[in-house]
Amino acid sequence: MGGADALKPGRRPPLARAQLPTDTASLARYLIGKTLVRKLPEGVVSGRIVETEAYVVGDAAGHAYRGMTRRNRSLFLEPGYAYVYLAYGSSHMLNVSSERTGIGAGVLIRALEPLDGIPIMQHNRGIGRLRDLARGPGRLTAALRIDRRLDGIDLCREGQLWLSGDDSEPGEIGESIRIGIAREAERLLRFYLRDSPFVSGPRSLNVR
DNA sequence: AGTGCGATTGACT
DNA sequence: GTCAATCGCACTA
Repeated sequence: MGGADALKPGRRPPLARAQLPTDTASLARYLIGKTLVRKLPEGVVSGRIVETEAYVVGDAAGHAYRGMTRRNRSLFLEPGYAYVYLAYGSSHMLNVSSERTGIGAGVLIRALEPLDGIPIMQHNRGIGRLRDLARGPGRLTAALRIDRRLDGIDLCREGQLWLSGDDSEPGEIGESIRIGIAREAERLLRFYLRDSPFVSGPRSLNVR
């Protein structure tokens, strides 16, 4: 076993902000295969990003569409900051800010393949089944214990929550319409790892 | 100060 | 497949 070494956060260095695509849809695609890392008192929890959605500039479905508010201000930061909000009173959603400072847009992280700290995730979620631990935007934030307190933090810096990974080929990336939105519904702005069982959404969406 | 509503989930027919 | 819980926040006044 890797023992303690496997839990060393140093093994998951943060992405450099300069390597993040500024364009929202490009960032959503780029983040597939990267790793989301969370440091908790019990240890490090991480997962491979297998599904994202882009909420682009001028997008009527995006939270920034009507301008900056107290809730969405993190979307207007430079690329690589966390925008966390509560949906339906119980599910936290994690987004990565995109576009240059002052432009409100971001990428929703929708599903993870669990990597490190699986027992911690199982405890946080109250379930054991690996496939369901982080399959869905509200489930992954529960598994990694992410809430509004992490809104606005820098995901390109090793701290409580950050992005890691390299430029290795993640596998075939599919695209589809986004899940659970009414406006701009026809746009293909959801990206997912084609053959991953850890992707959410109905099978009918995961064909392209 | 009051109102309406989700970028979802889990329970249930 | 259907359906309601749940609450912070944006919006109206």
